[in-house]
Amino acid sequence: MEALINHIQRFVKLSEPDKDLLYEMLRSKECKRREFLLKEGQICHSNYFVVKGCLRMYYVNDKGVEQIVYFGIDNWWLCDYRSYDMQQPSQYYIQAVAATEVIVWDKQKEEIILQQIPAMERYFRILMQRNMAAAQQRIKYINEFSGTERYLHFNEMFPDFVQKVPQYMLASYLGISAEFLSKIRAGKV
Amino acid sequence: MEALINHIQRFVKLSEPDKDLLYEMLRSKECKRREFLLKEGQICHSNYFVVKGCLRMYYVNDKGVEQIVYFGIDNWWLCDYRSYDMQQPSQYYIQAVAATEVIVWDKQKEEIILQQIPAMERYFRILMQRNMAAAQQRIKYINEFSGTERYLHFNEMFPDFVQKVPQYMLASYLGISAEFLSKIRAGKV
DNA sequence: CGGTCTCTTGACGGAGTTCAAAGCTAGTGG
DNA sequence: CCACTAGCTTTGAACTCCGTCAAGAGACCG
Repeated sequence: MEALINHIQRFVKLSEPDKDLLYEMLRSKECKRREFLLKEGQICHSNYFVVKGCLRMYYVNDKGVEQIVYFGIDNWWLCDYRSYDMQQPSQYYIQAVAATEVIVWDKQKEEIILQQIPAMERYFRILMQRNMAAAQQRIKYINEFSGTERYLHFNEMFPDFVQKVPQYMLASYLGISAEFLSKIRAGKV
Repeated sequence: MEALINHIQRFVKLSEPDKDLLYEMLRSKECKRREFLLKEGQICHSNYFVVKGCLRMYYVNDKGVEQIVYFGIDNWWLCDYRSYDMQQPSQYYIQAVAATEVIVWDKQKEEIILQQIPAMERYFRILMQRNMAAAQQRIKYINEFSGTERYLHFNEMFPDFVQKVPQYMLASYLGISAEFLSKIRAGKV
């Protein structure tokens, strides 16, 4: 829980009563490898803050293939915002890639917290704006670079992360086939 | 300016003094066709709310080709958030596709407004969260559908918009070549 | 009308997919 | 702690979607 409080305080100030309220309203959860936090068809009732470990958010396309949209790693929030905001059934799965510790932000308690702690409204505004910047950048990468270039670039940016997740998940995230990624790595391309 | 006030009030309540402050701090701007609001290398000092018309945000790739990342249409905000937040030079151009009326939100005045009107913090938090939902959906589309499918889908969703922008811009936004889009339309694919 | 944008068409090539099969690795239960 | 099996990675061949290039035909604006 300290991890989240620290993260929040990188952007806004929290009083002691604010922190007490957060401790009261939020809960920590240990996820086992392959445990699901959300499945297709369910409504996404929570936003998850990853303290340690790795989550993936993916959907299954019409050919039955898993397509990863996001990874959630240390100090990131992960959520199907469409489902969360509109309270609609989700198209996605959220699953722990490895054993993962998350902090659960329940939608049910959202309004209470935001009313009590206006700073949290600001925290999420700033955070969402940064997420938007990242999403814009992501779309740019997808258009600008070939699959090969995307892998090389990703590998350069997150060398340690590449080691930790299965290659086929990385391929899925990068929008290329696992076979092709294997060939890139072998230098056969 | 009413357009923006109305849009804000769809999400949060504004008092009369709040509105007065917004009238004072924001300014309206008429953009001519092809007028630039931002160019590559400049710092993005403003967020633009499109009242009427159409903006495009694009970059020029290493082959000198314009790649459109976003369109901004009625009641949407458009901004290079990366440049805006970090006050870094932008990689993008923002240009009016047609004559366009925008409301300019200057970063310089951001803190003043947000401190005076906490509801605006909430407004942008909600809005950014919706933008994130849209960005997630966009990435899903890019992975899930072929160029042909993306066009057909877009055409179905925004039939009127498709009529209004040049085809080569639409092709760029959809991530396909103008030639290929032409062939899709001709049914030669 | 003249020139600059914009759209169309066809031929060719290449990046990446799909399928199939085999080799490797690691987790789990006996 | 070993063996077995499911999960993961590698390889190659055939194929496909779509980009690139080039050239021409409209269309719009001054």
